[in-house]
Amino acid sequence: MAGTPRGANDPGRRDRILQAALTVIAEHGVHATTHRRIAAEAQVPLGSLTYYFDDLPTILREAFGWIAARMSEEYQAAMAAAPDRAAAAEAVADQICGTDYADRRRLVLLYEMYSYAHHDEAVARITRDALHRSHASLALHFPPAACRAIDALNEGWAIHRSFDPDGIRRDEVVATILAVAERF
Amino acid sequence: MAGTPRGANDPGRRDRILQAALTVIAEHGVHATTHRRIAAEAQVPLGSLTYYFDDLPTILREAFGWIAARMSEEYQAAMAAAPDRAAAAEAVADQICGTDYADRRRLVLLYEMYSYAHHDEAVARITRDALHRSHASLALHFPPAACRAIDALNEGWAIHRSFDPDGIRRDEVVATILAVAERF
Amino acid sequence: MAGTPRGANDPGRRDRILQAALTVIAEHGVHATTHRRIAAEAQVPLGSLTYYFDDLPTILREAFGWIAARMSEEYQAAMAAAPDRAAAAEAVADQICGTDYADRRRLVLLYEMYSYAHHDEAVARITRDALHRSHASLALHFPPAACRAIDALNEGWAIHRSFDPDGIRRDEVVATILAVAERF
Amino acid sequence: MAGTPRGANDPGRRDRILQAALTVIAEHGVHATTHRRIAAEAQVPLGSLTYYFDDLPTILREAFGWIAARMSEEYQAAMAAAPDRAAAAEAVADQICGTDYADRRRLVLLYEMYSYAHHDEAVARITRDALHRSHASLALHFPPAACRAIDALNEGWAIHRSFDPDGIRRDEVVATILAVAERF
DNA sequence: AATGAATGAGATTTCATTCAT
DNA sequence: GATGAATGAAATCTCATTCAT
Repeated sequence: MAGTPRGANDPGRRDRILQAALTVIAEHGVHATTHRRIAAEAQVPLGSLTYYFDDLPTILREAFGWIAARMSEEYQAAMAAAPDRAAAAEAVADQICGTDYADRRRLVLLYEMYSYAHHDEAVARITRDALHRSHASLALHFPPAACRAIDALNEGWAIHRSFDPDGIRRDEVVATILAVAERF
Repeated sequence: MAGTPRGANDPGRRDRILQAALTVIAEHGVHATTHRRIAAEAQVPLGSLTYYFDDLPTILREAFGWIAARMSEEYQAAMAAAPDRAAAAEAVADQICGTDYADRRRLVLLYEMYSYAHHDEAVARITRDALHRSHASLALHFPPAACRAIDALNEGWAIHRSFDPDGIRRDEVVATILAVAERF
Repeated sequence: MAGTPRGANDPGRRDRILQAALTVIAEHGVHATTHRRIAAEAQVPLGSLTYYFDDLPTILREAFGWIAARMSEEYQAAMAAAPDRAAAAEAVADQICGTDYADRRRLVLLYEMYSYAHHDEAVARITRDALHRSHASLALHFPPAACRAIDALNEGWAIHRSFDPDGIRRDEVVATILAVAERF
Repeated sequence: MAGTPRGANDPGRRDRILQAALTVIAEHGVHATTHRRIAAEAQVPLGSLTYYFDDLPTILREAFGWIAARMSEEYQAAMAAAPDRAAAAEAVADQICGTDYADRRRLVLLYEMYSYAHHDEAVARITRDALHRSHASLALHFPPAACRAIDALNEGWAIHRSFDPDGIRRDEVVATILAVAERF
């Protein structure tokens, strides 16, 4: 009937649950993301999930919100750090052509977010916000119409790379970005 | 005495189930797609789903296979019908800038397929195949490097449009495609 | 993942679940009536409860509806069988003064129904209907105002008897009923 | 360093919890009465409920004990204040025919208590005690056998009124009480 | 060939209760 | 004395799947 509290407060627990949720989403997909799996991944008791979050959609919303904010910050930092347009084009290409585990995970999470957003208005808002932020970061270096095209290339190449990892050549990416930038 | 067949012969039923599955996926997402909802949408008895299909992943695979084939065919037809590069660019722009209900539904299904593909190898194959076909269709009019960029623009603009329906101008789309085509 | 059906259909199962629900309600009260207890009492798997009934309130509604109908029928039969007013008064007294297990069970269920009815409109309707039927049965032998008083005595003595089984004398009951009948 | 008391001294809190419990019981029924709802209604922290009361049944027992005592006192006061039998009959009728919100609430609580009492011996004792007290109050004006009948009428009419608010006429109530009183 | 009945597993959620502070 | 954090148990309900017919 009763629970045995672990005693001390565990201040990082809420965040750990969110990180675990992202891991489960990345590994199994939103469609297979359950309380149980998240709890196992976070190594917390099942009951603590609903103690911290009302329900599963709430967990998903907070998890997607967290990762979207992180990604926007990183993108913004990369753009702000680029001294000129050529460097910015290189930074965009870095983003697109990354191939390590973290990049793969980020990409899968992004597509989970896009598809889930079509069925959850709160996540749709988060997604829109992230797209606007990435647009604003690009605008530090490129004219508006070019930003729209580069954004699209960004997303689109990501998809292609996730299904065909070797189908994209870095020099082509940079060349295309610069071609678009010059056109507008 | 003898087992009386419970229902009439219904040759289109298998297809109706697949169509219903796509409708449920588009409206609720893969994460909320269940036998029961599909059966209700298709107006067939629950038991008939497992009679025609081994299990739910099989239904998803066949449904995504069906829609991917349709989309590849349409894209191929549109490219084949374009007399020259300019007309092909216009056809691509049509695809990107469509705004009616069918376009919206197709877009949502596409993103459901992309995200599900990351967790199901059979759907990953279907997706890769579709990407290759669309690439081949573009190749009727554009050089290889341009095809890769236009493909990316295609996917990327679709995402942006699905979250910001008015954020894309058709003339920009055409101009970008032609700029890329000339660059390579 | 899968269930092992018992094979043959079990046509009485729905009713058995309802009977089991009444037994659990009588023994533990509505506040302690759970799917699990009903399933155990009915000796059916847990899943079959939600196969036959949408949710727990639905089970309670059907169970109370069943017992209320039975009680109305019995009362009506007893009244219809009484040749005259004196016999009717005796029949009412029988009802009030019964002391066996079945009477006790019926009484407890009645009070569970009354209290639950205040929180569930469907059960309130069932209760009102039962009260009207018992009124109509009495009206075969007594004038309207007397019926209202006898109805009240009926309910009221039942409560007292359920808390103080020996506090009521049968001759007093009959005498009171007849006194009321003569008064109006 | 030292344990800081988390809240102010709040001497009325124990009572407020009991009042809140009665409100929750009246509004939702015993079957839906939980620590959480009571705490919310009383606007006290969840933990304080188990600080003041061992468990939920204890809260219910004290709450029912409180309301039963109040109701007995009021009834006793009304009977003691009546100068003669006719006035006493009027006072009983007042009790039965009251229609305001407080009367409704009291009635619902009474039926919750009756039904819960069948499953909790402590509440059964409280109920029996209340019934004896009301009997003793009536005995100030009526002979024993009449008291038993009037008690029954009291309870029975209350039920009928709670399901059919306009089904009872005050003059009939008084007339019946007096008829019964004269009979014995 | 086709399906309604049935079920076990598990998903979500609620909840009484405990304990460190 | 008082409480927020925490948890295990269990309650409700959903669901994919199976099988007799």
